[in-house]
Amino acid sequence: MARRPHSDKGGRRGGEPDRAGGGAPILQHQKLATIEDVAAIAGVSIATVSRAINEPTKVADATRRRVTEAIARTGYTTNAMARSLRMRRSNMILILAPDVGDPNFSNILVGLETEASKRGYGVLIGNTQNDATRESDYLRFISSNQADGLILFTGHLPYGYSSGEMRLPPMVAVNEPVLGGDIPFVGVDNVEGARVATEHLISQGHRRIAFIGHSTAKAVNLLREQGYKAALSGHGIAIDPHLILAGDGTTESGRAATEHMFVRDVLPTAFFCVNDATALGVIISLNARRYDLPRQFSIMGFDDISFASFVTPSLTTMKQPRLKIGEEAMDLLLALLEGKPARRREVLLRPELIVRNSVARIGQD
Amino acid sequence: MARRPHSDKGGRRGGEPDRAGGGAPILQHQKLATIEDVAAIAGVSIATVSRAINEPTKVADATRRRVTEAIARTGYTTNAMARSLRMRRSNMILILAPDVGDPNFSNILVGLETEASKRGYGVLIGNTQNDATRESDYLRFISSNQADGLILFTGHLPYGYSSGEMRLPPMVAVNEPVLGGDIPFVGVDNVEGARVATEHLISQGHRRIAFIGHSTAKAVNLLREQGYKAALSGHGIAIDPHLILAGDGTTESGRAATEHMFVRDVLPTAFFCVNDATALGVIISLNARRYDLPRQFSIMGFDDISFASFVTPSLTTMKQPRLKIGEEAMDLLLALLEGKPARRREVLLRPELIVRNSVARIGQD
DNA sequence: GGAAAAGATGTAAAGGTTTTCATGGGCGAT
DNA sequence: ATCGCCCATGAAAACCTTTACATCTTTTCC
Repeated sequence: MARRPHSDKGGRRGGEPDRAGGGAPILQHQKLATIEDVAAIAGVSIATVSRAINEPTKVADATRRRVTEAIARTGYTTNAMARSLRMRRSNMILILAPDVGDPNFSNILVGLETEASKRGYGVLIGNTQNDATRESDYLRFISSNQADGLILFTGHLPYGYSSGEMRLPPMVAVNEPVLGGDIPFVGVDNVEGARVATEHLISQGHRRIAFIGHSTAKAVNLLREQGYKAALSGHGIAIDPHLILAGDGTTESGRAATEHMFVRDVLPTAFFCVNDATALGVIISLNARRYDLPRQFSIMGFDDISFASFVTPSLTTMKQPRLKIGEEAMDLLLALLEGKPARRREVLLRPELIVRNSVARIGQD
Repeated sequence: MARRPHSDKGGRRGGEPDRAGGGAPILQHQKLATIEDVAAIAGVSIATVSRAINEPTKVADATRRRVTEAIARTGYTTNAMARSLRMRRSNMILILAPDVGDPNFSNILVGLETEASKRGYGVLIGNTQNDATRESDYLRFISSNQADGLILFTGHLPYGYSSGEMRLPPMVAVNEPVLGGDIPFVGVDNVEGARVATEHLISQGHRRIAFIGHSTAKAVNLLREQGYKAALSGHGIAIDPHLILAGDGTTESGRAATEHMFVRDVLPTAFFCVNDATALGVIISLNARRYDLPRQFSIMGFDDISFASFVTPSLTTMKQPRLKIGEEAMDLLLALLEGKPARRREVLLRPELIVRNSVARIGQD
């Protein structure tokens, strides 16, 4: 036994190149055990070892035991590179996000990572900062087989893929749907959420409800505005264009919109903001003007990001099931990778109304 | 030309295994161009193509042009798997974090990712949730060559590496130093930061300053307490053990410690909290007791996490240069990987004092 | 002009898997 | 006893690079 079939011609071993001057990366190797070492110890061929690992039923019990023991003795772990090369798949998922610091990002990421890890996949993250160069740069991970699939936080196809033209890799959009193209999307039901949010304000007696965050560029804003309007219409409340203010979803935009309202002197009794960041801007602006919140104005957010409960007044908002979104998205992507036809183009999860202190019943004045 | 050396015996092509029943993953391949295709078109050997890509100076100008053109025509990208297999390095860094949702995490991550990407590395993230199984699970990325180095947010060696025993892969600790073992650490200068913070309180006239967050288990807590004591001693203020309260750095621990103080009825004029989360707990507790902050009590945090400016009163705190920490840490790790001896065991960056509204000069009563 | 050095390219050997196809033994059915 | 089948295993190809070494051509130097 211990036949070790090691093509020993040449016999140059343990003499790493090590060119002196070049400053070339030198990684000290501890000569990991390979499948050959295991095979030699177990007294079988490498094919059998491979089978013992990957399709245990296909090898006889006695042999399998010998292999298992040999693996334990050598501390062998499969070389993922060799495996990926041969299998033409890396079991890696690339996550492309415009801003890793975004409060919505991290919790979705937890969901994504958890599900991926559970299914034996790793996640690679790419922070694009909405920079076209960086986006297309990251595509090398896909084209070089380093990642099998893509999760998109960006709301658009990565620069370099012009929808129709090339064959797209398997991908799923999250957080923000991809306009045009039919990329599967997992996220919150924005229309329904906005409707529920607006109805909550209506249920508290509000009729003059502003929408802060009108934008034709962002799908999320569009959908939430749609839900807002649906709720108003559903209750026979006319839609007042003066109460719909533009905003790109930043805190600053919320502040600016509020100031603008005071300049024009058309005031609502409640603000429904396209997201919590915007709501924060509104609150800052109103606090600065020394209004007593929520007695004089009610504010409603959307997202339930971490600071929502720390602002004064603490923010009533719609909570996104972020963990769930991440898990569902990864599940969908993995299903796609495994050749199962996408069950659904779109998975919409219901947000949850979180009642805190920024909304009050009207007429408490 | 166009010799295409394609071992054409067997001639089975385009007939992927595709075993019907197995539900085996089926990835539709678009048969990416390989270095051979490029070589054939350019009319050179694959070795020359490889050289043209990796060591352009080593190939004649004319040839290089032909190769470049052939690459453009085929859309060739080098297969990262094959490359990694051959080079025994993946140009990937594994980031191990106990909690991806941690407010300190995301901004450091941005720094890490930016620097890595700039140097041609990718980052892989592993969320361990302090679970030993998950930790050791992630080590397969290292042992299978899927990642070349490790960034540790966990404050301890991953379960499975018992310091002395095995050879450790190149790694750098961040956010929290690794006790024992001499893992290079990049982070904020906790002692100095705590000293500056405490001195700020002293400069505002405070003498009875509590420290919330005593713990012997966490390095960060230990160091910050040390800085706190140094500042007091430096100003000839006696250290009162009654004013040092235990806490693990959670909001709840801050709340509990404060309540405890009122029960024992030993009160400070200012609270220096081990971190912002703790400070938030203190603020919540004091607000609930209807104290007027910061007139009656001053509160100082540490970290400057995102909500710090949104609490009422907005939190005076020490800001961690998170982006910088990430960049420095990655830079250090990459240097390690490239064989340069670690310049320093420890890179300590100075936190910055951010003055907001939670600290007031004493005696305004 | 000739030898030696330098430069450009090609050949072939790893690198560590998975998987097809072939081989051989055991065994049930005829 | 013979045939055929299944099961367990092995040999070898394929996955796609990088790179040491060999070969051939060109330049340089005396």
